[in-house]
Amino acid sequence: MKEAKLTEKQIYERIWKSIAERRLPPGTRLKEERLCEIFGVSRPRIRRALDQLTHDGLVSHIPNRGAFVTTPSVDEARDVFFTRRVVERGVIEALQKRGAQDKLAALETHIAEEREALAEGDTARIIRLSGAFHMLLAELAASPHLADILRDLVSKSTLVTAVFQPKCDAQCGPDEHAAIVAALAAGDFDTAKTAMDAHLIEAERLLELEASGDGTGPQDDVLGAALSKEL
Amino acid sequence: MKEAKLTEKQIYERIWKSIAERRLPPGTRLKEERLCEIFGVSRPRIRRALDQLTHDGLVSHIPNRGAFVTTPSVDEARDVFFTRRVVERGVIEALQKRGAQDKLAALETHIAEEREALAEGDTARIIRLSGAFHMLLAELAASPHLADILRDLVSKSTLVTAVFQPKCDAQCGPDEHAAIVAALAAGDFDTAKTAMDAHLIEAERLLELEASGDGTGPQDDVLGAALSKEL
DNA sequence: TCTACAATTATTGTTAACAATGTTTGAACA
DNA sequence: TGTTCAAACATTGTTAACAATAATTGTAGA
Repeated sequence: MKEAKLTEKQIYERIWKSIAERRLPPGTRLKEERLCEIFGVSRPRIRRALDQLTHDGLVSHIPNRGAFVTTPSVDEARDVFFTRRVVERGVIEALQKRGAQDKLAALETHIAEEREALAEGDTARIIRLSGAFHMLLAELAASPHLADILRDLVSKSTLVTAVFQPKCDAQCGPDEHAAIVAALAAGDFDTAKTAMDAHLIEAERLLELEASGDGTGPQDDVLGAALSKEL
Repeated sequence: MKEAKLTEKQIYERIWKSIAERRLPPGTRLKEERLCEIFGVSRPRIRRALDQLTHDGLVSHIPNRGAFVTTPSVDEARDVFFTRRVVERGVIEALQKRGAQDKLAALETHIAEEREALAEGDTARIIRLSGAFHMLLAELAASPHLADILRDLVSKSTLVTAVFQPKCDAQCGPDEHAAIVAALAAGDFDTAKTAMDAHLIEAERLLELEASGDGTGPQDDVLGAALSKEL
């Protein structure tokens, strides 16, 4: 059962994934000691992982208080989606440059999975797959920097939707993703860009950005539940 | 003389600046102990700063070997400039959205400084100001995410030019910057985008990306010199 | 009964000592 | 004389103990 010593990168990845897939909602306190128990490592290791997440903006660190999953503000929400439009347009351009015809099958498969999750009403899986679609696109684009950037933005989007879209868990619809892929398959990259832009604008529109921003902050022991069985 | 305890963020900033302004060239070894002496803090603090820089891609960390200023590859160089084109186009769109007329004076002043540095042949200052122009633009755009992203990209660009443009320190010419600002002043954002794109393509063209990538790696005590008097 | 102050407790931040790993230098052998 | 192996050194990686700060709770006074 000994897990051969988790490296800080693995810890970082696992916490990141838990946040990105919304098992660790905004406001959740990330107590160092508790994380030590969960991962079976000592505090400095945890500390380094949390530092990285703080640097990414996913975690907010208050001196002498501790680390919390960031609760995005309205301005931040708007900026995240604006930046995503800029970046994801670039992703499509990168796909155009390198020719994307070869890897379309993977995208089709992914969308099929999304439809399946939607049909089953598996919320957690829907959230995961919605983000993964955009990441998959970025990886196919073969631009490491764009992929890195988008990775951050997608995870922040998850926090944003968690705060500003509390009820409707609809997220990205598979149909809108399909429209983008269809345009790519047709080699019509301008249409693909337009579809992507529309998709992101729609996602932003679904948010309740006029709202007060209630700042919900659960503090229960979601930590163990979220991080223990994160696939 | 006591410097009131440098926080890890300050250390990060100072090392970052030294790399971005090319006082710490690619391949430079960043020995923890030496950095401790320079900043007068203990190792864990240095460690955290180096971790952040590693996460940014500015520093490469080899296990049990230490940290080095990253030496970018040809592929990385191309990707950096491609990504910059995507992002900086976004910056101009953001300027368009919020109306950029109010802060043009700052840009004009900046360009004047660039011309001055160029006339004096002050290479270090030219490098600093070239990067700062693009950052200034991003800050005026009022998109924290774009600014953050561009910050990383600009510093990586510095590394790229250090490796692939060894002789000609020309960097960005003030005239090309002026062209962008002129378009912004005229409210012609499409032209501004075109000018920015051309500017970045020109910068990439000046690189010798066909070359072998010699991987120069000075190991002398540039550390003290670079970090002690970094303004 | 409510408020303010103080003491305790819990948590983070820091430092120092220790262990493990990789590198370099020297010597011995081919 | 060149090459290989071994030992010593230097540097990073880890752990554990300690100090400082902030929050909370309880008590006393109004």
